Amino acid sequence: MSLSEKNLAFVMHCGEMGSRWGFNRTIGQMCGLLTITKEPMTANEIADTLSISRGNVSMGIKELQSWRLIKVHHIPGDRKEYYGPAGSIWDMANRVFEERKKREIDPTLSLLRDNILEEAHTDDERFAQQQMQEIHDLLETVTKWSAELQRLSPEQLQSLMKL
Amino acid sequence: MSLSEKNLAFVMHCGEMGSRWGFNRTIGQMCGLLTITKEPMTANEIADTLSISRGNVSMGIKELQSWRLIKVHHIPGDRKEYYGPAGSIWDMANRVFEERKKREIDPTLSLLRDNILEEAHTDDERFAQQQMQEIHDLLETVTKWSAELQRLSPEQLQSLMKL
DNA sequence: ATTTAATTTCTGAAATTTTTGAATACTAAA
DNA sequence: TTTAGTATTCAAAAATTTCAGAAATTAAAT
Repeated sequence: MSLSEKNLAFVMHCGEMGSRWGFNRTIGQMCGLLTITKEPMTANEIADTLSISRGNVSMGIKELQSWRLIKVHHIPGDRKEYYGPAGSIWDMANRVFEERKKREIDPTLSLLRDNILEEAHTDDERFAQQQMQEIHDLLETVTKWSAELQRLSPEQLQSLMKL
Repeated sequence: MSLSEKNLAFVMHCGEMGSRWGFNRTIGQMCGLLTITKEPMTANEIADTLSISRGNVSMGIKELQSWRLIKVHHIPGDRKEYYGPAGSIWDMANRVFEERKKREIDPTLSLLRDNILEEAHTDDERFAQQQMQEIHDLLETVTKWSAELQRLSPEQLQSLMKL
């Protein structure tokens, strides 16, 4: 229910980084908190620990679920829901990565594809189209690479690294 | 000075994606615009083309320079500054990647390092520390990998991919 | 030195995002 | 059914971010 100084520091850091990682402060804090807490927590415990409103926690949970970063646990005879991380650190990092790709890359890739299909009429359009083609190719390569790396375990990754 | 419909669509898209890519709408638009425009542009041209204030452009330029995404050109006998992309698409993608790593990963890595060095006193702290260790190791691996990949050219990347 | 052209900084207004807390909905047990 | 415990929604408030335009600054030209 209350965090040690060090753990609090970590959770607050997650909050500060939250927006950079693709969510907001509260959600960053929640994610950090659930990750370093051994036992799953109830929404009220989360709200108390972080001193935020119950409603905010509810929205944060929904968001973290849409990222597939947390999962619900139930305790027999207790109708509260308990939330904990959805998998290993590696799993969670992959989820964040995947979700961000979906938001940050896929829409651009699709716009670029459409644009490249059309015929360029002016000189300006021809130059622009070349650039877009390059961006497109780069994003495709990166996309394929990351999909490939995600398939591997961290250990395999470590060893492959030695090449 | 004025964009074709298709090029405008691309630039506006860059604006919409801007905040997801780490900057804001205006800066996203500016970056997209300069990338698909053959000739370097003056700040006033940028402002006119995007219908934004001159002051805003000035701030955007500063920001894009801090990301090392644009560079200044000069034309003899003309005291205006002309702005264009700082390198190839690959270069620019690397810069964005690097800069984001600096903002999104490095601070966390440093916090984790500090935390891991200290002795854990309670059970909660011990569990938290284990998790932090895992996050730390993962981030380090990812960091090393991306540094490695940046060293390669896109072509080398393509061929290495076939493994 | 003064004028002129250009860039940068700054301030408050506008827009956007986040957060709260009260109202509402849901659900399992009595 | 009803009730009590719990979760969710949503409108309004608070906080934050973005932006235009004015003022300040810098630098070149005369």
